Amino acid sequence: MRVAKKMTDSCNEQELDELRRGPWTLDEDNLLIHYITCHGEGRWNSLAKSSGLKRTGKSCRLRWLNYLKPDVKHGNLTPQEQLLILELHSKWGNRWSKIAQHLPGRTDNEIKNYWRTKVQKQARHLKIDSNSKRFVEALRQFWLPRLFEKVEHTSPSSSTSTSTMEVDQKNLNPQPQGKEGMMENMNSSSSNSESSGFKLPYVYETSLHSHSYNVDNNNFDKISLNQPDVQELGSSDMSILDFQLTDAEWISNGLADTFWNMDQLW
DNA sequence: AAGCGCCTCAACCGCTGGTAT
DNA sequence: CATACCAGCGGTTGAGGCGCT
Repeated sequence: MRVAKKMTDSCNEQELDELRRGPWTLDEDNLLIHYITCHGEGRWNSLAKSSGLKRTGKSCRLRWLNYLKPDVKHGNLTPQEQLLILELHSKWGNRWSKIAQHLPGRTDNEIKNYWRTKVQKQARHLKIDSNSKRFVEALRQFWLPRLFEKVEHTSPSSSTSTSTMEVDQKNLNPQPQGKEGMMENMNSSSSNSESSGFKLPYVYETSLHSHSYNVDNNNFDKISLNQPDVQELGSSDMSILDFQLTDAEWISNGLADTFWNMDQLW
């Protein structure tokens, strides 16, 4: 185990030499869990000292929040979660903690890793910048349709029945107004996800319910035609939904068949 | 079996903003 | 107001796992 030599925390040299780094042991985990169970989380620096762990407060906090905390989910992201990440990233960029707030049990670190290892990997395959309009268009054309398809197949509440969708859509009314309204809806969707199945972000949900969605024909453009819903977002931020089809030709030009292997993504 | 390269993800680092003194 | 301290954030790293040769 390496020993920390450089720290920004306020520790003297002797403390620095005693601090542990690297992977946590089972004993350390148990100690941290036991301490937090007794005393609660927070005040990480004093926690680190009082608990007897030879770790920095930062390290304790990270270990707890990203791994040990009981409500942290482990395992692969579901298609629903991936869909939400793509949408939220298109709105907020690399605001990982903000995105994580809308995925219960998922950490900013996990989402960040997902983006870097899965999404940016696809961007590299396509030889385009993952922050570019082109890549967002590629997502819209090829990735999201397949995610929608996965969501339809995996969601327990999903149904191809039009009547079911109409009922669900009625339940969404009155529609939230503006960006804040949308985010409230997304918050409630996220909080409901564990008990009653995942709900799509407001804009996707209404879009899907408004049009018969045809994955095979890459008919995802119908969603962007649902302008009133999109405008209700009231956001000046760039969104996946903002793009029109005019940029799609380059993707159709053989690239998708070659590179867009969705099976690698989950 | 060994060596190599790639990928994943837990953990670290530097920085920033908020708060207390 | 200035300073110190702390929590949290986003970027980066590197150990370990895995597949391929």
